[in-house]
Amino acid sequence: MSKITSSIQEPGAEEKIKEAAKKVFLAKGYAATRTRDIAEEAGLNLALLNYYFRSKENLFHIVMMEKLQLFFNSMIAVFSNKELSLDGKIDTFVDRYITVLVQYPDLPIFIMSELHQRPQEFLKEMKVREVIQQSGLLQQIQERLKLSSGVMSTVHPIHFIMNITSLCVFPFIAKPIFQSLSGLEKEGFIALMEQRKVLVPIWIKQMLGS
Amino acid sequence: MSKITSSIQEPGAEEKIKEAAKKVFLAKGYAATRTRDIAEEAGLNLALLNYYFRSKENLFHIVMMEKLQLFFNSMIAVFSNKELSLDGKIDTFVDRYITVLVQYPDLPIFIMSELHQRPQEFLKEMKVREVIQQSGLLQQIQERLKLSSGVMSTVHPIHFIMNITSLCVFPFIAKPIFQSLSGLEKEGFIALMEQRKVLVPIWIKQMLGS
DNA sequence: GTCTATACAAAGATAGAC
DNA sequence: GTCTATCTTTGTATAGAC
Repeated sequence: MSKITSSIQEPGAEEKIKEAAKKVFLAKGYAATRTRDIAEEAGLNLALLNYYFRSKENLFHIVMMEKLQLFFNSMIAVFSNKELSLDGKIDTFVDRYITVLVQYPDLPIFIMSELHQRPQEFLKEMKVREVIQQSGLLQQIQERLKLSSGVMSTVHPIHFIMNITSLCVFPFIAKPIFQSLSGLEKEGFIALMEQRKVLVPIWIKQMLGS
Repeated sequence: MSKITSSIQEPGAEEKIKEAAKKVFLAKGYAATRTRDIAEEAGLNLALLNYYFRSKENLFHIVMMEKLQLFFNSMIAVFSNKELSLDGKIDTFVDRYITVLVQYPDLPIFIMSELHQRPQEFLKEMKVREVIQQSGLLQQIQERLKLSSGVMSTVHPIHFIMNITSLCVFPFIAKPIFQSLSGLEKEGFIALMEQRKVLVPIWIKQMLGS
């Protein structure tokens, strides 16, 4: 607390680097980003990157994980909400998920490449498994499936987690293909995704056999 | 034709490099692969890589596109087969697609990162749009949708292309998450994917409102 | 803590001899 | 076409001034 020299608190070097890193990494991707670019963007010297963060990879990791944690927490809150019925969870999850993806369409690519390069660290840090287990979601799905007649009653509930996430995320991952395929511009694509906010829950409930 | 020195034709340097590149890239991924590794694997000098291919990136591009072209051609053949009904296309496509993915689980990651880094070149080379347009698939979907009562009758057919591909591919893209989440080993995951060969067509047909 | 300057190693790209 | 030697870029590290 010995640095207050004006009423407007300017961020310190560490924070400046993180902000610059976020900007440059998201704009150019990991490989095309040079540590010298980040230093320049932050208006600071290259040596500072090494002083605060040990390496480019570590800086990337820290910065991205912060963004991802926010994202995952919000999704997990839906699944863990004991007030919500299964249908309520499906509706809320799909709506929130697609809303975030429309806003940050490149997020899935980043998540997937992180996940692919460092699966074990990623999973440990995100606590994916523990949180889903405790949420009761899998039990809710299983109960619903038991009510349904036919083949679905014996199917592993994980299939439905796959289905919800697949139908929400994959269109963004393969966006260039689908855009080219449909001949739609950016706005048209977003309109399709908005439609999916209502379509995906309908389809998922059908799949569950209700 | 001046180089035939034995009855068994040994591949030339260019082909040796391509083979070595395929092997090393697929084993270690793009970033972790050093051009020196490829040269060594090919039993040739580093300078040759640059003589035949201009850069590491270009070599990667050429080698992967060859693999992908084979893959896409096989998928497109299903959609363009005039003998097949819509249901037949769905069944065949899903079965073939998942079979290939079980065999090459890292393929989607490669495709997606290529697509993300060079969308326009990728699409031009793959001719995705032209082939789908000519296949008559979109028309078949639209006809089916017209028969269905309710909301779906007015929905864009592209949603169903998204749905089929999403339900097949995304589980492989996010495999580490789903494996951790379910506590399944490699064999268990493959078993789930085998189940999806029959489940996904059922779900897709439900979605189409039949 | 922050900065300048500099050094070093790894890896991709290239020049030039044969 | 193929090789050896070399150059260049870039991530990383450190010494030393303020």
